[in-house]
Amino acid sequence: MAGFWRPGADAPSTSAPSTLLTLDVDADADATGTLIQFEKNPKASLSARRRALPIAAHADELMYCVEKHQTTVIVGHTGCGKTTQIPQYLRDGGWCGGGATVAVTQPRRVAAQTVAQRVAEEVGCVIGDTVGYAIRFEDVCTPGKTEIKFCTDGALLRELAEDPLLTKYSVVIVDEAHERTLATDVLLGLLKKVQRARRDLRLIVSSATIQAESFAAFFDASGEDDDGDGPSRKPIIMSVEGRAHGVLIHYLDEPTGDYVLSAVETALEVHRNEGPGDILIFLTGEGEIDDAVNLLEEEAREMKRDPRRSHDALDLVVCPLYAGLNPAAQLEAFRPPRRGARKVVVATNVAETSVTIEGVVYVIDSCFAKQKAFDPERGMESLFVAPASKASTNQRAGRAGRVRPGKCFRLCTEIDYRSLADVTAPEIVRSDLASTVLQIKAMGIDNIMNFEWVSPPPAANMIKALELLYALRALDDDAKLTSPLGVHLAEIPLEPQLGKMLLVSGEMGCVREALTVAAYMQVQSLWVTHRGQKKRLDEMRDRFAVEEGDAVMMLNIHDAYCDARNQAKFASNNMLNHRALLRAGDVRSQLKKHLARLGVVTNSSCGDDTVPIRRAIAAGFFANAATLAPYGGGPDGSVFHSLRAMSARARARELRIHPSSALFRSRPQCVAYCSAVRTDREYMRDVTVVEADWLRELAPHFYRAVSANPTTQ
DNA sequence: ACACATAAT
Repeated sequence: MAGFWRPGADAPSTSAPSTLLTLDVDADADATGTLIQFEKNPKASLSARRRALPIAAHADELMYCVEKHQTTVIVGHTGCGKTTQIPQYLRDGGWCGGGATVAVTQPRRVAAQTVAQRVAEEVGCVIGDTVGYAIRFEDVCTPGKTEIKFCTDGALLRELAEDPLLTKYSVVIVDEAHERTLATDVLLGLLKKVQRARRDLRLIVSSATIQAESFAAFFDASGEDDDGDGPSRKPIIMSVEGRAHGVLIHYLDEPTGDYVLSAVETALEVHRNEGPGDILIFLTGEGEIDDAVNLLEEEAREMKRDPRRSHDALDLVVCPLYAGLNPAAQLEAFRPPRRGARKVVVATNVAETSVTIEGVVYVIDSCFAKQKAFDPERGMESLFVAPASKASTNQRAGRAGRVRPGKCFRLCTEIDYRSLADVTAPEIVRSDLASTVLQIKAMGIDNIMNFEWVSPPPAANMIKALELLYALRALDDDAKLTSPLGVHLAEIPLEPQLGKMLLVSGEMGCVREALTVAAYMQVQSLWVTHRGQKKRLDEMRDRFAVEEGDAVMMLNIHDAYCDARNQAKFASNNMLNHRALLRAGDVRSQLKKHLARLGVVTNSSCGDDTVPIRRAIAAGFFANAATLAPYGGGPDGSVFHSLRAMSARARARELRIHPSSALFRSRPQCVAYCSAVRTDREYMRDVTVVEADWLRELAPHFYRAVSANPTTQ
């Protein structure tokens, strides 16, 4: 490939200057689901190892900051030990006296669990005693006894609904705030509000360098009335360095037209010319990963056959890695390669934050990622491939430096690299806000337009959310939460359309079916993905598929699964993900408890009649309805028109049934769908056959309003 | 032939 940077002896001296990027490295404290931990000095005592962490040298300074300031923004580089140590310093410093608790929030469940376990060991207690954790389905804490509580940001949000002043807590640590997940952003906004009412509540926000100033500015309340007592209301920023190996960054001389191919070529160059160490490639999705893996495996086979190959040359072992991959194949990517082999892991963004692969010395970065966007006009979320941010590519590069100094090859020119955004736009500005708005309203915050966001979402997104909640009858004419419907919808831990489906199923006599549908919609990757077995998967799906659509197919799967004598075997025989099925069962029983608490009789069933459950789905998802285009589905027979958009716009939106749907080859007249994605085209997923009359009957306000005055919807 | 970044209540 012309102009391509070549590593090793061929490296042209005129190539773009390489930058030495200092990144943090330490196996100790990266709490994000590390599977294999290694100790630098396994013989050192626990306390000696704790003292050796970079954060230990800053313990006194930190305690001073927390004492004197309401908010401390801590820039703690990966591996400095902040997540495990700060809560313990606070406890030692007396912040847990008198039944007070220190809360530490994490964006991910595994992180909350594993760090809690680690800290419990360091404190020397059983998990759930002095140190505990709380995530959606597990509350491993002892009220009155637990002094350090790790939880997901979402779990703390739920707690805020019941205890708006967080009276149990003396300090809240928001860890990994720079990731700016939806839950983190909502939590930060609410915490600012809590701090007004509770001057004694201390906040520690952990952030990457680049966002520290904006967090500090957000929490700055020094301009507000100050009685002079208590801590300063001006946040303070403190920084703790990590343990770092250098990562040498290389860029392309010329842009590449095909980053998948470039990634493969670079991996092969590294393999031939560079010293030992595994390779991690970042691409955007399953399709690209499959292509790259196929190309690399082909090359690996050819290298083995090459008669000129030296006897001590390393074999190449290639592993795909993405969240939807079957668990056995995922494990393969984490296992150290066999002796005499070098491992190449071809991954999505999972390997950027959620998991850590030990032994990686070379990172090859496409500098692209799939991103979510929300289109308020269509009320639809979409996914598209977009350039990654500098923050994201730096995080990726850092994955090369965990073991020893590493190298990162960015598949763009340095000039193009400079044009990347500094950080990825926070999720809150790119999302459907219906659930978020409902939750905030349920906390008694009526005037949502005045909510203080770290980054305010676009007004159009907010309006769309309010419209949907109004159409669902969760909000009244004054945009106030309705009772009981709106209040109940906020209590159910589901998106409001699914919540509505559940509540309505009580009246329609199909709660058992609705619970199953709702639970199955919560698990991603119901089917096991095997490379090269797509066709077989389609066949398996067709075994359960029915003409009524995906929801009824889920009911069939659930029934067959429950009847199976050996459920694990049933799952593997049918290419179903057993873990997903188990989780669906778990979610189902939780949802059942929620409904029972709200006074819904939970054992009604519509049996073999699918009309009631399909009507319940229509009652929740009436806004997502589409009809087959005139003349049998348009030119290629597959086109549907969105019902809502058809009246609002002169030209109807084209929608198609997603290839993963049971209805992919069917041509029903009218359908409701639970989600849609835009890739090259717009696809409906989780599709159910409904009747247009049901929509008019179940959501007369919505469809009458649309046809009477198109511009108002 | 067409296809699902990542999390969470």
